Amino acid sequence: MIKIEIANALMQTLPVSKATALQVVDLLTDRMKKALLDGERIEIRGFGVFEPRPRKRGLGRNIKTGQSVEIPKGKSIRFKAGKDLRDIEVK
Amino acid sequence: MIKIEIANALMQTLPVSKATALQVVDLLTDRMKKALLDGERIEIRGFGVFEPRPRKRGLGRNIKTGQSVEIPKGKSIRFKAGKDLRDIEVK
DNA sequence: GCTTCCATGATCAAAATCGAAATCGCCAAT
DNA sequence: ATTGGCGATTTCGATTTTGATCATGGAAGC
Repeated sequence: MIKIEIANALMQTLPVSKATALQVVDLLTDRMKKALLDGERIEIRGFGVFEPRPRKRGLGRNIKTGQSVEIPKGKSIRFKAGKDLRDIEVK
Repeated sequence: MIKIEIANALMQTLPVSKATALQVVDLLTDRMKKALLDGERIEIRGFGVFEPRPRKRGLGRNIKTGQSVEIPKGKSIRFKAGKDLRDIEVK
């Protein structure tokens, strides 16, 4: 599923143009990105939680040289699936 | 950031009622949930990728008894942050 | 705005994943 | 059709993940 498909889903339910639907998707992802970059946590019950968290590991590896590489301090975004997405049965 | 705040962001940019804005958010999360539950991968460039993946581990723990608990086979949803969200500087 | 309801956080241990690097093919987005 | 983001690849060890249970605070309704 890609952006256009999400926009299509929106069009099928609400009376909006494709252009508007795409604007909506872009707007929401943009706002969420900004919030996460700002260190804010995003919680949408039933869907999941996005959470910026400090990166604790500090060692990586250079695939070419095989050398250990220092992983600079930073943060990573973690997504925790909500209840509805957690218990997925194997088909 | 919670659902209402996302809806507000939508209202601030597009001429929609709060009710409609909330509908939009619910609709999108619902569609995305369905896609993921259906085993579909969701890729939004610049934001991130949601991917259902088989759960490989089969052991959990009962917090009360401390006993190991068999975890039935299943899937879990993994979110991989896109480029814009990946390298977050430490403030 | 306030209240109710229910999803989420914490906890345990151990196995699995992540993280970085550089590069190319593939595909999402425009 | 063009652009450039994303997956995969390798290695190794520290971090994370994973479910059950209860209390709590966030989400939703009035």
